[in-house]
Amino acid sequence: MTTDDEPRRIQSADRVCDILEYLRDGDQTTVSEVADAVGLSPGTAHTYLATLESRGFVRKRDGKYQLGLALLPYGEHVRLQNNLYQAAKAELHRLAHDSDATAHLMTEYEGRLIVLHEAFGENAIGTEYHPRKRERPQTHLHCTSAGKAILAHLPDYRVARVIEDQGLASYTSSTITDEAELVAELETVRDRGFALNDQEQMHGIRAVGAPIRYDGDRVLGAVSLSGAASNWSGDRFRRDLPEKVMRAANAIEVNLHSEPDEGISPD
Amino acid sequence: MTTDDEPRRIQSADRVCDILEYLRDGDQTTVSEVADAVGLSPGTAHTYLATLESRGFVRKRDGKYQLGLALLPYGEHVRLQNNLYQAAKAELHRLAHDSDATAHLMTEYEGRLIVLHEAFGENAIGTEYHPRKRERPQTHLHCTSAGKAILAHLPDYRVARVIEDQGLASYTSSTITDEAELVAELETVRDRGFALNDQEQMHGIRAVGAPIRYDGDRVLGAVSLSGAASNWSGDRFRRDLPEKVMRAANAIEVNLHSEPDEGISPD
DNA sequence: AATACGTTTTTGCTAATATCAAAAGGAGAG
DNA sequence: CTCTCCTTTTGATATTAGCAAAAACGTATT
Repeated sequence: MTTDDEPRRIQSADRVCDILEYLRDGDQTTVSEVADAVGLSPGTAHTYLATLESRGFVRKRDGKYQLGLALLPYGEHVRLQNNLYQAAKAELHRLAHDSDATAHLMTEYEGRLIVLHEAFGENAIGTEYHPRKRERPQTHLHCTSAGKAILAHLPDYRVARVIEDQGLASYTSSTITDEAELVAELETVRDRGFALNDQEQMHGIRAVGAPIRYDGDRVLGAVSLSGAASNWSGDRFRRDLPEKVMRAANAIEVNLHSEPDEGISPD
Repeated sequence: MTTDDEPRRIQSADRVCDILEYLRDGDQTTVSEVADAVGLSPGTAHTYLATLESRGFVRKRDGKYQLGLALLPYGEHVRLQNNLYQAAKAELHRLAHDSDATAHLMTEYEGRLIVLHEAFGENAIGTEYHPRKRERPQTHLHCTSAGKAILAHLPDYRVARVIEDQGLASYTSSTITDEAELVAELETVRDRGFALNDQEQMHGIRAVGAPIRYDGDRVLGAVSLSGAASNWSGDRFRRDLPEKVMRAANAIEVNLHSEPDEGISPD
């Protein structure tokens, strides 16, 4: 035992996190898969899973383990206590209806996108892109309009770190996978005030995103509007919708300032 | 140490759950509050919180601890993998629009209601009842239309257990707090196929709920529609909306059967 | 059917670690 | 500036998480 500098941790708490994380990313796993994913003996992994199951954090459905329903209220609680969500909720709804598309409120966390809220325009449902395929809820920033809008307003060193940590994975043939190209794109986004995503994350889907800033300084997140590429002709995609999205983002910024509540958001 | 019959547990995993649960129910707590809520020394509690914070499960905002953003994706994952959600999503949206009210998809878990999804009609926003007051996301069954719809189709012994475990807390002056009265009400609900909630959970809010059943047997959850009491006149509240809600519930039941996926939902 | 294999689950034992007390460090009040 | 209260760190120890191996299941395989 050399010098023990790092603050102390509860190893088992980390293990719990590891297990939940693993279940979140994969899904429908077995005891032994979990065991060697987190580096435990099957016996011990079993004890963890049994404990978590009895707490509802994990669910066992015919031999396989998956995340349990009890987690839902936690996510909901986080959402409700989030200022950005509170400030944006109504505006997002309005935006979705006004443009008859799908609107998302997103924020960045550890280099990934987290969806804070989702609103659908009247005829937008079905168009939306959770095609039953259960994608992981966290996406890369570089391939979405909201992500690019956020990146464009993050300080350079943070952008660099995101790229280093997360890489520039290719989702479709249009995804920007080159760092220089991305940096140039971010410049454009910053200048014109909104970001476009032309089937860069998913074929057939276009999106428009605008940043939500605080004090004209920190980016707290972004709003985006997405829909089927076929419905979004040139002008609508490049002019009308961006305008609507930016107006919504602006309205949210105003709301943020008028929130008497506590201080502002994360990180 | 006597005979150790119960299956083994990871005590620290339980502690993690205890802490998260405590943070979910209260909110904005301090180290020492957490410490004696879960029965640990402040020092140890601190180590737990520090670990969980570094994992994003918990967040420290000027000395106070609260649940962290990292939890959101877990809830989202659970929602996306839920069959009932998948089967109901589009229908809920349609219902909300069609009636221009707020629609909820709920399921029962451990005697409480869990919100699986929420959809707003075009003008329904603002009417909705998350009045920034951060209520805990889990509510009693007996005081909501969805809850009553579910209870009405649960076997008697389960209803009895829910009442015993959760009690019949009084939310407003109209809340049913008498067991016999509730049982009678459930009978009515079962007969006519839907449940009403006339300001029983919150003053000024009315709601209509219908159960979602599988095989005409198990209840998987319920759909409900809610809105301002002042907008919902007698006929609309007691006839038109119930009809819409029941139609939606039915459509969802049909979807559930046509899901090729895996088996069906939880306990 | 009977056997063999790959799991999961249980169990005994031990090393690792979660835990407490108490000290040290901060922050806010008087 | 000092006192007090809370958080954070630290040292020492009892508890428990962890492994290995055995037992119990389930499922192929012959």
